[in-house]
Amino acid sequence: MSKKLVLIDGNSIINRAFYGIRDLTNAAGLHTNAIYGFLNIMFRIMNEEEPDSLVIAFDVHEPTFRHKMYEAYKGTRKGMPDELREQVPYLKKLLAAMKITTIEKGGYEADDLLGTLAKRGEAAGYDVTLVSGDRDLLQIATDKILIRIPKTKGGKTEIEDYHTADVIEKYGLTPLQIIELKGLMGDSSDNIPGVPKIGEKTATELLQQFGCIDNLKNHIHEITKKSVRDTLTENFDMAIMSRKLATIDTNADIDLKIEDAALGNIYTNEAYLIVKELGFKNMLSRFEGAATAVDDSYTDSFRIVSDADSVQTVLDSVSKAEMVSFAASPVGLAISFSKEDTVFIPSPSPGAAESLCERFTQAVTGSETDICTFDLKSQLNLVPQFAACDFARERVTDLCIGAYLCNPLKNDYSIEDVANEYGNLVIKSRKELFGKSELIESYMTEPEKVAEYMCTYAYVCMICYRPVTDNIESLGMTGLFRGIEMPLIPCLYDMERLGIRLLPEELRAYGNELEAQIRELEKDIHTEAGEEFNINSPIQLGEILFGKMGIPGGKKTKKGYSTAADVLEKLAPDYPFVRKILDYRALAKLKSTYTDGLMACVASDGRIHSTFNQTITATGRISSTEPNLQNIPARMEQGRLIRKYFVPEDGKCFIDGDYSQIELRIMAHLSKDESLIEAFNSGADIHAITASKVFHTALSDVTPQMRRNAKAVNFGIIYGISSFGLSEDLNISRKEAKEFIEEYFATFPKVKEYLDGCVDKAKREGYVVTEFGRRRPLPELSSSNFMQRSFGERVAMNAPIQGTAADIMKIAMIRVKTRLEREGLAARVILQVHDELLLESPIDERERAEAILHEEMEGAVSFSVPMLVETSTGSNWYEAK
DNA sequence: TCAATCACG
DNA sequence: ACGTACGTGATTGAT
Repeated sequence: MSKKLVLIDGNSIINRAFYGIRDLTNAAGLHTNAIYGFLNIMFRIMNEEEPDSLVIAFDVHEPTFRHKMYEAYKGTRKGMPDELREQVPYLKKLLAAMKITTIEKGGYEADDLLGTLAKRGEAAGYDVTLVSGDRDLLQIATDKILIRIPKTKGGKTEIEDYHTADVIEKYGLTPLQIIELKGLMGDSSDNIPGVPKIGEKTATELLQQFGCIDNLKNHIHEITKKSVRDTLTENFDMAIMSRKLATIDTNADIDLKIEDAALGNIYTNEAYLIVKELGFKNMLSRFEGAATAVDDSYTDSFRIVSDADSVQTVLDSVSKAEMVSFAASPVGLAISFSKEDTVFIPSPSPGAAESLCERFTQAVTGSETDICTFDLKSQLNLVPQFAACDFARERVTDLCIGAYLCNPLKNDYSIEDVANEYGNLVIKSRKELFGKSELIESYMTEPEKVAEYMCTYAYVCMICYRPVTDNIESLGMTGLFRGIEMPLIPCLYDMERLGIRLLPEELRAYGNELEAQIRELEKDIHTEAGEEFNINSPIQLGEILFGKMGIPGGKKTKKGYSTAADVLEKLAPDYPFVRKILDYRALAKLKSTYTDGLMACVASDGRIHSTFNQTITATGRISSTEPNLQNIPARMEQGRLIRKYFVPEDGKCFIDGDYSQIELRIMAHLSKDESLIEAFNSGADIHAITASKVFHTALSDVTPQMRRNAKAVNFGIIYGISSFGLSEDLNISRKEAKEFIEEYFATFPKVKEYLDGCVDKAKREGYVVTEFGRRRPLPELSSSNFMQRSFGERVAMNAPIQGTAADIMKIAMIRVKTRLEREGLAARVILQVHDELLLESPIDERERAEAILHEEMEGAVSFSVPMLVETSTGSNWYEAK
């Protein structure tokens, strides 16, 4: 069987992909849709063709013979949109990482390179497949050269295939006559002029009759139609030139040998990392496991030390070192002293690393040694003395959190990514070392791999310590990093460790009540619908509501009608059935997520230990997972009851502290708007004051409706106001919404100045910062896409406000923890919900703890408006709010 | 694995 | 003319 050569027209396919696929961006804000589409097509072709050799050709930005011939050539195609242009280097980088041959050469277009290689391949006995979006390539088709033209429509790609016979069938012309066709017709997309007034149909007929343009000239008198004859006679030179422009040069001067383009293993580790960075999750599986061995010479400096004397020597040198990095786990401790010296000390027995880590801690705390590690929180159980906020602040660097601060937009901050980005290192992934098994299991079977794994962590910390800290410094975030993020780690660690007590039996009883109500509603709904269907399926529900029952006004989603609450809420007054759906949904949500979901999370100590993540949000907030304790129902009474089952330990109570209107207060401070500052200093209800000022009404005459409107405007301002958003929220016309906004800005003129200033600054500098220097990059702002750019503008307005609130709350958490400990109270912060802290405190310390919570939260910053905090206490979370 | 939905600030 | 509020996470059904 002959070998297969596949050739891909890189520029043409990436263009097709760009325009055929909806916009995508990765975590770093890079547009990725064209790369994604290209890879999809490439993988499909590779699956179908199983090529022995593969070459991808690109155009170079340099004039070709066509430009020299004809000045206007491709004049219109020079402008690739920025969103596409920026993707090309990443695609090339990825192809290089996959060791796929690419070719580009000054003076030639991709077409010429492809044509030349195709002919050479054919001559060498290959079956050739040429993939392009450009029909010009059809001229190359033969029985051995297959031209494949992918067409992407709405995410689906169909490929048209052409051998010689297929070209004849579809166009009525031979492949070579396709060039003649272009000569007569021109090609508007390539800016090639043709003969005026000759369309595809006429041109095809002429060529079928006369074969080629030259022969046409000899037989021009045989053309019956006068208009055609005249235009041809007049523009004959044009046809000849256009034909020349459209002719692919199959004798390009290329060195590449087809054998050298033989396809190897494309699923390399490097490629894996790039695909991961691009954010193509569904493509990652192709690369996993198949990844080839990386250059692991970095492991040469790793050594294992286990005899008592040598361990002591290592620990002694820790206290003498200026800086060390470490990685601690139940199986042992890795310490790196320099990039040439990284040691692993196994635990005396697996799972018993405490004593070893204790000795390490002693060596560190009794010295001046600086420490770098990766994800300190996950190791604090082994080095508990590092959990003093001051120690974390002054001596420790958490590389993971450092990388997050440098760019908070990434999806994750794995050691592999950080090593790659800051150390220019490709390291073996955990999966590559020991698949999915647990560290401690692998230690039994493959201790040397676990040692390498642990050493790698310490080593990467050593390598990346300076690059990351230097970057933080140059971005002006050292104060934020040392003063806020590092000391916050022990706060989060404590919250996770302490957890919160839940009464599972009582919650179960509530769940059963909900269950009964759900069953009843379900029965009613099915009866009224006249059939049984899955109410939880938006597709089925939409079909019932807007199809079968003929309820009007279904706005479309991708799959059909939207059944979202805001849509149904508008219908509910007219259709009791819709109300039942909404009730059903509310109950089902409570049952699945909060009743059943939370019960499943209760640990053996009767408490829920959520994970608080410090490296997730773009704004600097923390997030909570497994379970999420930051979205426990509060707004509706039915859901709020869930909070009754969150209780303190016996003899203790809850104390809740809540920042009042923190974001609006921050905006008042940042904007320096006198009216808004004065409004807050007057101490009255801010939404009511806003209403009174905006609607020119005495405060006592503000109606609930006016207050509601003002409240919505206040929210809108913080989110980066738009009249559309406000009109949706308030169910009013855009015009009215616009008037509200204008009136608001007239009342608080400096707020408008401030928000505009945020956008301006962001456009100039590409990022925004909080009051404490936290940066958020805004790649969207340079987008040519209106929607993306608008989004960037709203983010530019919101991020400094939301981010500053996050900073303040973090400061408060550190202050509250420090003060409680210093004053010897047993009360502890157990939850944070963005603007709220929940303390669990012995009942007999309640007043002192409450005072401390109040003072430390309010005193976290001194802004030009007070950061008012409201505290309350209770014997469960419901009461303490 | 993704889209739709809905819980929170 | 475009088609939206800012920031999260869990569950569900459909693919």
